[in-house]
Amino acid sequence: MKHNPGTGILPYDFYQRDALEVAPELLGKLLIRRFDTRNEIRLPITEVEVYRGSRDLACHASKGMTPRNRVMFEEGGHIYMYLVYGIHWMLNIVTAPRGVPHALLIRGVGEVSGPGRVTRLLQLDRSFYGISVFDSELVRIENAPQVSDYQTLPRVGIDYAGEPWISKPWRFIISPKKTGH
DNA sequence: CGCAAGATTGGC
DNA sequence: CCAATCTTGCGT
Repeated sequence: MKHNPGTGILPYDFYQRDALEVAPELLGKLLIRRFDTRNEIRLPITEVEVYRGSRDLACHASKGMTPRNRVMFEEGGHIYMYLVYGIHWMLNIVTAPRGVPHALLIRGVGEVSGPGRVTRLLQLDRSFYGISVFDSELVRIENAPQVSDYQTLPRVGIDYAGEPWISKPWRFIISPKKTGH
C-alpha cells in the first residue's frame, strides 16, 4: 500500500480508527476528484454521517456481510458506493481496521449539500466501489487545517433503524460561516 | 423467483 | 405531498 508521503494526502493510518473519531477530523479536508491530468475538482468536506458497525441498526453492516456491503469490512480508506432509490449513488469512506465495518457517508462538499448531489457533481458511481482514497489518483483526500467549529445532529433518513439509533448525533456538519459584521 | 423497501431528490 | 427508478436482501 502506498502512503504518499509528502503529498498532503491523508495517510492510511488516519482511516484505521472508529468512525466517530474520524468524522470531525474529516470536516474541512479536501476531497479531490481527478478527471484527467488537467481537470480536477478540489472541495472541502462539509458534512458527514457516521455508520458505525454491526450493532448500529442504521448501518448496512448490521445484517452481516453481504455482496453489497463487503467493502465495509475491509480496512479503512476504501470507498463504499451504493445506489439508493434506484437513482442516487452514495459515497462512503470506510474507517476502522479490517473486520470492523464503520463508514462515513459524505453528505456535503463545498457549497453542495446532499449525498446524491455530491456524487452527481463528482461523477462517482459503482465503478469506484472498493478503491482506496490513500492510493488512488482519481479520488483522494488531502490534509487541511483542523475544523473547530462544527455541530452534530441526528442522521437523516434512517427511521427504519428505531431508537436509540435515530437519535444518535452522528451527523457532523461544519457550522455556517458567520457573515456581515 | 417474486417483491418490498430504500443512508434521496426534485417537481407539483 | 409524492413519483422516479432499480438494486438488494429476504421470504416463499
